[in-house]
Amino acid sequence: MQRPVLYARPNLACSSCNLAELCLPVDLNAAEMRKLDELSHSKRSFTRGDYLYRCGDKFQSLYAIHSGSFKTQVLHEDGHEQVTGFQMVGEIIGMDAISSDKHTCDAVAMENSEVCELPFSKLEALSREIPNLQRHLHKIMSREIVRDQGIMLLLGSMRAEQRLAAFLLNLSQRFAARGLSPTKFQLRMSRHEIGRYLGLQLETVSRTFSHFQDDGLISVRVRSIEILDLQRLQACLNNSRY
Amino acid sequence: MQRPVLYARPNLACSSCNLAELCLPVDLNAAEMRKLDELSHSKRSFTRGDYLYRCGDKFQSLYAIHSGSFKTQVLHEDGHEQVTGFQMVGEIIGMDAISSDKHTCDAVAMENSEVCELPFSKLEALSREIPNLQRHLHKIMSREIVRDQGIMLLLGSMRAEQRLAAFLLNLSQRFAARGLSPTKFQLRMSRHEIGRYLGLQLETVSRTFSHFQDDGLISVRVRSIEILDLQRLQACLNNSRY
DNA sequence: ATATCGGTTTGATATATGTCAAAATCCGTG
DNA sequence: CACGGATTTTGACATATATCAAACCGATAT
Repeated sequence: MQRPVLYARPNLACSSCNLAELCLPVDLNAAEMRKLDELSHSKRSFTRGDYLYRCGDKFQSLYAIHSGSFKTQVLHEDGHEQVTGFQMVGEIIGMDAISSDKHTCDAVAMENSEVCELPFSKLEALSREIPNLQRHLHKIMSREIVRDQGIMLLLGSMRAEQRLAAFLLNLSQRFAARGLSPTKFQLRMSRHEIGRYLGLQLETVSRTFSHFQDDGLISVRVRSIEILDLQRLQACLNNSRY
Repeated sequence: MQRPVLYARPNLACSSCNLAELCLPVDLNAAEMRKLDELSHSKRSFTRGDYLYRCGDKFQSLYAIHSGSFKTQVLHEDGHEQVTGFQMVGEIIGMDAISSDKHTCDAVAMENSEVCELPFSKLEALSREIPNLQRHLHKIMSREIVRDQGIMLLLGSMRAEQRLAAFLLNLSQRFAARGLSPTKFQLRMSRHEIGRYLGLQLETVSRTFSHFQDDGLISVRVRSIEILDLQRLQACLNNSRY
């Protein structure tokens, strides 16, 4: 079993699932850790295509991804979707639902995955007792807001090449933060899903991958990616059209 | 002085600025209200173009907009910007900064405006004491995440007409929630700013306004908007290309 | 090993929106 | 009230990306 070493941006510990070993825990003492342990009882398993929750579902819990990965998506009237994120091990999802007590997006497994359920009312009660946990929870929500800002920038003012460069560099960083290779990895999502995330058609995604390969920035064989020149990929991201 | 009547989505009360009268307060008893009153001491004034905070500024406080309006924007390397939102009376901004203790965007006044400062550590302390306030704070942050999802959908998969329709309908709702006319209002932002928000060039924004007018959906004279047919505008929003 | 099916790549063409430029309009200031 | 700079509108044209279509590839099942 793969075992991430260190997270650049640690999330909530999830001790009952032994996630405490995986996610660098918040700065808590032993007693506090124990209480956090008691928070999450159940671990659920999913295979590709399974829904963790659906838009409209009643809100009960946040979820810590223990293994595997998910995508979140919002649907428009006419059925077409926007992928709002790809989440991987150690990340927390479900925060959209707090505001209205209903989930406002779907969360779908992209591979065999496990999540720890974190009942939100218990989490709130505990974070009233433990200020460090409270602040941590706020940081996690704030981080989601910052992430969203970045995606708005991407969707609102970058061209296709910049978007894909940003996507690859983001994956690279997140793999690195989990002790995996920042330059060689397998994509868990299809060209269509990448397109729905980046606001592009799948053909444009495919073509842009090919351009990057022709330019020697990456080597790509379907879902196997190797980044050959991180610096130039970064330069591509920074080189806006305007 | 204009006096909003009721907010569909109440935000934090800001009693020291008499915002308690404006924003429907959280469900707090008198003692709790008093404590919340003591939270915010200072009210600051701004004129168009003034910065409430800048990207990189140290995080101290959230801000409740007491009068006027602001825009928030993120900047890319090459200097071009994405407007991430237009905020009006009763809304809370600054939550981006919690995650890293630094603001990750600029907040700029769009007209003469006043804000109440809400020192975040005090807000956290108080929300440990008052569960209703705690939940309210979480809802406000979650609502921001949901709002961002909507913008991603807009930027990632809508055409220019849908984007502008969504923009106008959103303004309409928010004015209505403040007891103002949902169909007749003044824009506070330039075509350029609307464009930076919607991921369009200002010329495209202008042309799309003209199309809407030609089609009898709205009447527009520069910054004066009248929505003539809310239903068809809504239909325009729902009529995706895909 | 072969067939099948979904996913991917590539090509040809269409189109929405961007870009550049000029005219029109608005608004604050002298 | 007129001036001047900023903003907005409109037009002509360019281009990035979407669309449509076909070939290709890789995994899974027969």
